[in-house]
Formats: sequence, structure tokens, C-alpha cells
Amino acid sequence: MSEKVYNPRDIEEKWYNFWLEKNYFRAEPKSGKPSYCIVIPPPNVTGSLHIGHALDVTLQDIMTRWKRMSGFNTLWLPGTDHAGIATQNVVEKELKKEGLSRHALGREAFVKKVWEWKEQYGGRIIHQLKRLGASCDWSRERFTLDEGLSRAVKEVFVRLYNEGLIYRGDYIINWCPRCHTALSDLEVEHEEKKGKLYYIRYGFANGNGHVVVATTRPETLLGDTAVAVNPDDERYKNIVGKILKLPILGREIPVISDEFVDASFGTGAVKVTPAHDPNDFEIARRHDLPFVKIMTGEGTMSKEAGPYEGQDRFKCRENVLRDLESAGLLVQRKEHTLSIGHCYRCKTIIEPYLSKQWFVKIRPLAKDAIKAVNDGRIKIIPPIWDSSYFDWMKNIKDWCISRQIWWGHRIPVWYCREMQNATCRTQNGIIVAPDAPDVCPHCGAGASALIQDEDVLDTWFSSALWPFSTLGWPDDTDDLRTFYPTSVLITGFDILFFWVARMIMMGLKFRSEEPFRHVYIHALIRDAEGQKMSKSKGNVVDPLEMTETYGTDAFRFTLAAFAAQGRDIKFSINRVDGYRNFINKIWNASRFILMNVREGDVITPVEDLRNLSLADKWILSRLSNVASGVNKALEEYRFNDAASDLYQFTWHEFCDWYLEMIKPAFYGDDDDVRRTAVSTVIHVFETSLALLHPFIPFVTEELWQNLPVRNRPDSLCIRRYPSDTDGIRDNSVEKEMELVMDAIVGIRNIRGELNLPPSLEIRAIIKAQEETAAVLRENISYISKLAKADSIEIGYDIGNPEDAAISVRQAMEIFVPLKGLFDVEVEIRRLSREIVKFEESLSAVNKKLRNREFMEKAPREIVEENKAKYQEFADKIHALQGNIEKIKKWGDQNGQENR
RNA sequence: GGGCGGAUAGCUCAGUUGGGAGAGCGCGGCCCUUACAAGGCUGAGGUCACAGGUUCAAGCCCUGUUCCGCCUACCA
Repeated sequence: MSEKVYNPRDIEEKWYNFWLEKNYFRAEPKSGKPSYCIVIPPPNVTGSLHIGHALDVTLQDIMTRWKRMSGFNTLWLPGTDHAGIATQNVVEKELKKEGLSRHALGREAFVKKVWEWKEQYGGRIIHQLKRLGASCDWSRERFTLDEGLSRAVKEVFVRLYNEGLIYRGDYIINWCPRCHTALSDLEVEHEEKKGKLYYIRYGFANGNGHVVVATTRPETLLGDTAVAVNPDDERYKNIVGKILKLPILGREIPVISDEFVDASFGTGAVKVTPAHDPNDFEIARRHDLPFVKIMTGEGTMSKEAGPYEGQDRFKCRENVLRDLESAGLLVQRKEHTLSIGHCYRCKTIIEPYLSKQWFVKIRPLAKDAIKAVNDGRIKIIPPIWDSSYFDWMKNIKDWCISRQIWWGHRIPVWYCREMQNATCRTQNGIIVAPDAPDVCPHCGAGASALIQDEDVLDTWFSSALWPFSTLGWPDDTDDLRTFYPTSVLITGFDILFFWVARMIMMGLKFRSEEPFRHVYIHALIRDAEGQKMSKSKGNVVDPLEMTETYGTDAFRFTLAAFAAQGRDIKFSINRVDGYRNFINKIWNASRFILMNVREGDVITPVEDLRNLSLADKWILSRLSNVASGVNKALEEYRFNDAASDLYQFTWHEFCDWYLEMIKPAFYGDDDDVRRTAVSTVIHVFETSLALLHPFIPFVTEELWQNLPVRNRPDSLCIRRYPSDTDGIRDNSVEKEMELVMDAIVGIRNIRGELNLPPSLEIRAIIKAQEETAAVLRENISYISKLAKADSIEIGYDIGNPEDAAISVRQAMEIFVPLKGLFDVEVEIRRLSREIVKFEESLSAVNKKLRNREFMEKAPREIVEENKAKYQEFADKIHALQGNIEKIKKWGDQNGQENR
């Protein structure tokens, strides 16, 4: 006999290997079956699995397993992302430990080193996905730097360039002085901080008077090339065109007027630093001002900063302030909140920085992407995210795609140093081609004159192609034809813009078809206090630790149960605890069933069974209902509803009621009855395991394999997914069963309330209308067994004893005679409380019925319903009061006091 | 500055076209009943944030307020 407690450890590994050996996760490139495809959001190759991945992967696996079982040709395509900056940072850190740097190593050797690192550690996250039970087609695993995907990247770059959608130019970009690279706008995280607004006096060159400007970044005055005021600002009208002397450096700069300036902010005069601020950059272009770069790529001050050269940018700020102060030019410091950009990889404060970069002209691409969602060709679920998506798409700005790092897709651009003719010169010597050219296509200069661009592409540029590059594009492959567009993309909202939006743009552009039909956006997982999980806060929940402690199935079920749409998830360990118990419950249900199957028992298909008991028919009906509910919930991505339906059904209906109800059949003498129960319970349990399998694959496979069922596939993961036809839905059976259950609960109620131990045999008298009474009489053995009542009387015209506790139910009144076994006073108090409750309900209903408008305007069935309720409550109150009178009388006669 | 979401039992949260408020955990009571004490049975506990409005009827629809959270932005 198996253990009393489920032990996941060996079982999980055993079945995962079994599934892999049998190739169940392998998709067919061509198939008569309908296709179902999910591409995984590729985790960073440097990363290790965090709880967000675990949720993501669990939901994808549920969908994939469900569709696979439902007869689809299913592909869940896994892979990893090369994560340019993050990975390079990791390897650089390693080098530092050895006292090396990437520059010391040189580009080629460094990149080789990263590949080595990737080969050695990059598999970790993939391994972790397997631990979670992910049913990915591992034969199709991809990496964004694979040869094929790199070809896709080059192809896309070249085509976009040729269409004029990629350009190169000098602009202000977000620069991370620590990672030493440009970043896109999205890669900057803004944080509100309390800072200061400094008011600084700029004197006129002629020595007469001054202008005060306000700034949050005083050190940038070293790069000022003008002061701007609003053209309509009366205060400053007469100084436009005059020359100021820059504090400290003494350079002369003009006062200009520009619409951009907000007269109501600060002093209404703004210093203009074209090389270090995006707005100032625009102003400078309008007014043809010079650009002075006062900083280096390391975030230290350049030669242009004069006496501050070589200082760190923040140190320089202090020094500039001190010098202004001592020169009497610092007029005021004012509290001011401002938002500061930080690098999303290393949290360093971003520097707006003028440099030459590559950009994607994005608006033409965004236009189609907006349309695709507008037209419903792509459905975002939950639709609450539509507005964010549209908002971002409509205000989108060009995408800076060049990165000054070494790990990534090298930009497929070469520069001709010779530029031997006019054509070459008008092209600025730029050659864009998928592969290194032998000669300059413009002027014919030799290969030695051609130098490849040093930069690599934004990692998200390659991820944007993921849904088709992984399927073989730019080649026209079977996979591409079979699985593109993919079915659904499942991911968190944090990469909606980074990734989802860009995949839509690229998919539409290069495949002329949306990359996926649905986008399911799940919530972010926070800790139990609602804080974002982060290593620095130390509040991370490690998914692998969860699987170790509770088993993968329990953990997965928890995640699914938490995955309600549209709200953040506060993760609490004790929920996992609860679902671990659930898994254990299923385990023990299986033990119970198997221990009651006898050698030689033939499992008969349900449809061939005669003489099904009420309990059998009921559980089959419930099974049918739950199967239908789960399918519907999954269809709509309501994972939590599916999970809670299954939980409720399995534990409370199947285990608590059904298994208890068939015990008499199991232990009784009638073998026909016993075998009918055995066949039914196995059918229902087998079907339940199938329903549960996408959520908790390991334990279900284990238990399923142990069931004595013939003529079935080799694995639960390829069994047909149950539908409502697996049971026999019968509403009248469910109604009858409800009556029986209500009778049992009523008697248990009395037991519980009066603290009567189970060992005490009791008698019950049930008063009900004949229709109900007939049902109860027919099923009296269930009531007797489950309520532990050795004798039960059922009827309408039966006298109820004076010494009885009462439970008033929907369709019956139950009396339990208790000569002297209860405290009259306690029972009267209990009944009085009940009466109060019913009286409240009664008066609420009564209020409606006495309202003429309600009677006239409410739908007829609602009115009837309320009339019936009124009667019901009134009857209940009457019965309860009647019983109070009776036990009072009994108490008086028997010397028990009541006050 | 703009936008979005949340406020329901002690805790974490469901509540799908507006008709008698639910679950899990926790808590109280009774039970080691031969599948399971990671269990069984049973119970207590809620002016659904606040103020208005629409409606015969509001947790649900509308308006405003307060408090949280998030996204986004060229306020120097």
C-alpha cells in the first residue's frame, strides 16, 4: 500500500523523463489537426527562475496541455534571450574578479568568453522550466543569437533601412555612464525624488544688470549656449538678443526667445544646454546654437568643463554650487520634486547625452499595430490593457536601437573610409548589407577600406522578431506555415511595450499577419504585503524552493488559483500550504479507491452500467458540469475559476460526499452494487485526473497510471480532455441529492450545535411534503449512515416530540428527540437567534412586497420568487417558535429551568 | 501633468450582462469514524471606503470625496 502522505520528489522526475522519452511534447510540422502554438517569452539567459516566470510558465503549460489533450497539434516553443547589457554585465563582473576587463581582453576574446559563459550557465533557467513541468517542444528550443535568428535580424535591419525606416543621426539619447551605452526611452526607469531648484544669476556681458535662471542641474551651466525666455513674456521683452556672461567660465551667450519656455515656471528664464537636455537640444536646433559637450561617456567632466575637468558629474555639481555661492551668484535654493531616470539594468542615473545612434522610425509601424488591435485581429485579455496599448502606440517616439556594447547582434553596417566617388559620399560611406561586402558597392573600394559599425542592436530588436524568427523565418518553413500566427502570447504587463507592442509591429510588417491572436496579460506577483519582490528587499519567493518544499503540483495549482484577471497577486505561503493539502487529498482518495478494488473486478464503462445509485448519478452529473465549466473557463483565460471549480468538485463533492456515500456499497454484501460503485468511482476519478492534469501534471499522471483502466493511451498527457459528455447531466438527480444532503446537514447541525459526540446514536424525525418525503425515504440509508442516525421517521403528518432539537431547512423540518441530553436554555437561545435572522429576511422581503412599484415594475418571476420566500421564512419562524414552546413545556415538566 | 486600477469577513481575495453577500486561510466547538489529523463534522464573523444620484431594486451603473498602488510625461 502506498504512503499516507504524497511525496512528490521521485514522482516528478520519473514522469517528466517519461514524457520526454515518448516525445509527447513534440509538435508536427504538418498535421491534419488544428494548430495551437505559444512562443515562450524568452527569459534572460543569465537569469534564474523567479516567481514571475513560474506564473508565466504555469499558465502557458496549462493552456498547452489542455489544447494538446483536446486534440490540437500543439507547439510550445521554448528559448532564451541573449539579454545584451545584462549578460555583458555579468561576465564583466566575473572578469573583474580576475582583475581583467573586456577592454584588456579585446572584443573577439570577450565575446568568446560570453559564449563560454552562456554554454556553461545559460542552461540553468531551461533546467528550471523543466522542473516546473513545462511541456515545451525542446527540439525546437531557440536562442536569440542563434544563426537562424541572427539572419532574421540582419534581414529585418536591411529591409527597414532600405525602406527608410532606419536612420542614423546625432540626437540626445539616454546614456548610462556605467553600462557605457545608449538606452531606449523604455529602458529608463523614472523615479520621483525630492531635489532642489537652484536660482542662478547670469550677468550681462556689458556689466549692467542680470537675469536669474532656475535649474535642477547647476553643473550643466558649463555647457550653456543661451538663455531662453518666452516671446510673450513682458518682463524679458527688452533683453532678447542681449549677451550674457556665463558664470564661472565667462563665455558669452545670447538671450533668445522660444515658445517652449513656460513663463510661469521658475523665473521664466531658462538656461539652454543643447548637448545635455532633449528640450534644449530642440531649442538649439531651432536657433542654430552651438552644442557643447561637457561630459564624457564615463559621466565625468570633459575639457569643455574647464576647471572641473575630470571630476565626477555629481562632485562637479557640488563644486559648481560652492563656487557660485562664493561668487554670490546663487540666489536661492528651493525644494522641488523631480523625476530622475535610472538605468533599468544597473540603476545608475541616466545622462541625457548627445551622440550618434541608429533609430527606427516607428510611427509607420505603429499605425498598423494600432489597427490590428482596433480591428480585433489581436485581442488583449483582459481588455483593460487596450487603452495603455493605444496610448503608448499613439505617442510613440523613434526607437534608439544601437548599443555600445559587444554582446549582441552586430549592426549590419559598414563604413567606406575611402568614399572614392560622389555616390559614396552622398551615402556618407554607409553600406547596409546582411554580410560583410568584399568591395564598397558605392565606389568599389576594397574590403580593407570597409569597417563594420562597432555597435550592436538593442536586445529587444531581436525579441521583436521572436514569433516568426523562431519558426524559421526568413526561410519559408513548414513550421512557419503551420504555426504562424501563433495562438496566444502569455506574459506580464511589464513588457507590454518593450516586447508585445514591438512584436506586433514587426510581425505585421514582415509577415503581413499578426503574430498572435490573443495576448493574455497576467498580474505581477508581489509579496504578502503587496511589495514588489526584489533581491535587495530580500522578499523574493524562490520558485524552486517552493517546488522542493511543497511539490511542483501544489505550487502550480497555487499560481493558477491566484491568477485572477486584472489584479496584482499578493503571494502568501500559506495558500501553497493549503493546495499542498489538496494534492494530498487527491492522493488519499486514490488510495481509498484502489484499496477497494478487488482482484478480478471488471471496470464497466459507465454507459453500460445499470442500477446506478442516486449518488452515482449525482456525481456523474456534477462531473459533467465541472468539465463544462473548466473548459469554458480556460477558453476565457479564467484560470482561477477553473482551479477553484476543480478544487471544489474534487474535494467537497467527490471526496466529502461521494466517497462517503459509496462506502456502504464497498463494505456491503451485494456484489453487484459494489461493482457498480467501483466502476463509477473509477470512471469519475479517472476523468477528474484528466481534468486536473494541465494544472497538476505529476501527481495526476502517477495516480492515473495506477488506475485499473484498460484501452487507454500510454500517458494521461495525451488522453482526450474531458468535456461535459463524460458525465450524464441530470438536474432532477441533482435536486434530489440536494434534499438528501440537506437532511444530513440538518441532523449534523443539531449534533454539532449541541455537542453530541458521534458515538451517540440518535433518532431523527423529518417532516416534509410528500414529494420530498418520498425522495428522502428512498435514500434513507444515506441519511442514516452519514448523519449517524439509527432510526429515521419521515412524513408530513407526524407528531414531533416535545423534547426535540429542531433544524429548519429549505424543504423540511428535522427533529432530534433528546431526552435530557441537552440544555433547554441553550437550545432556546440558539433557536431565538435563528428566528431573529429569519425575521430580518422576512421583513426585507415584506418591504418589497408591500411596495406597489415593485409589484408593478419588477419582472413577474422576481415577484413570485419573493412571495415564495415570504412564505418560506414565515413557515420557518413558525416552526422554530413552535419548537421553543414545546421544549419549554418539556423543560418545565422535567425540572429544567428556563428564564 | 495625464491615464489606469484597487478599497467586500481577522488575513488574502472571488463576485461574468443590477434581483436573498462567497471561498481559502485563521478563529470557536465536537471527533484519532479502518483514504487522508496535511483529516472529518460544525459554528461565529460583513451599514461591500465615504457622500450623493439613477432604478421598483445597487457590492455591481453615474457623479464627487478620501486613502493606497501602478503606468506614463520634454515642469527647466
